[in-house]
Amino acid sequence: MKLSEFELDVMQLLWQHEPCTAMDLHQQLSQHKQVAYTTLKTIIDRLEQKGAVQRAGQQGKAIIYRSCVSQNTLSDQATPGFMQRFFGGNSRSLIAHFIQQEQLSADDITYLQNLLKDKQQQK
Amino acid sequence: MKLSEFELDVMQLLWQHEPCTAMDLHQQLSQHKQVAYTTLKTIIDRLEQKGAVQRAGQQGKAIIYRSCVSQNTLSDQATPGFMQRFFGGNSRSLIAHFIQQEQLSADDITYLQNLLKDKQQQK
DNA sequence: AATGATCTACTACATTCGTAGAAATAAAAA
DNA sequence: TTTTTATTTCTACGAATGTAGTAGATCATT
Repeated sequence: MKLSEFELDVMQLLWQHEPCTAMDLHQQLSQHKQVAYTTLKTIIDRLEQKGAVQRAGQQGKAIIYRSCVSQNTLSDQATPGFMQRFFGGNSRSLIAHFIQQEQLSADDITYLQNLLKDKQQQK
Repeated sequence: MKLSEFELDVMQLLWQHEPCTAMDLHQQLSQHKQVAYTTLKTIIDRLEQKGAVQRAGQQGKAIIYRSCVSQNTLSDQATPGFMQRFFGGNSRSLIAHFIQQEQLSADDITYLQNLLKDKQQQK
């Protein structure tokens, strides 16, 4: 399933707030981006077309939506292309990039170290 | 600078082979994807318009191109959006995802462990 | 039941993207 | 120097994207 950037932004909000109405999502979205309600609604309609969200009831005249795909499913699909296009397919340099560029708490670091240890063990 | 997927694929090849001609790139590209030469050339023209590549001489009638932006610059720009859209802005879960999903050599693992150790030290 | 408010459904439009043919041009060959 | 051939330039077009207005439906209120 291929979603556009804007569509993904809306999925992000939906994952965080579902089940919810288009109004709810517009409310949330408005905190970051100034966009008409009908614009947001068009995106939801397209997401429904694509089978990424579905109706889960009504609330007055408003439709309640929820997602049909998990964040995980979508990131699994997007990951290889991203890695190829921005890191020449080299996972090590990608991971290195993120470790160096992003802020990580002491906790995060320990967690990731353990993951690496596990990975090492599996060999 | 915002490049499309196909444009990025071409940049990827250019980074690996520059300086080179459109023909060279088409040759390379053809190993993975069946596409007309003029299509590839259109992409290069657009990349030139966007200032991502520039002319660096001729070879007969053919133009020699080279990149004006590094892979690093582009990945720095793309990274925050990707992390936000697919991992809800959580760098830890992104890194975890890649550690778990991708193949890493023993060497890679050691390397990344050292990076984490450095990161820990910096605190 | 009529009116007003709210939400959905439909339509529209400029821009970007992937795709490539046709025309023009310049180099190489005859 | 004319012809052939390799390249570039220009033009085109359907699909997807971001954006939003308008019309229609539905619920609440008088």
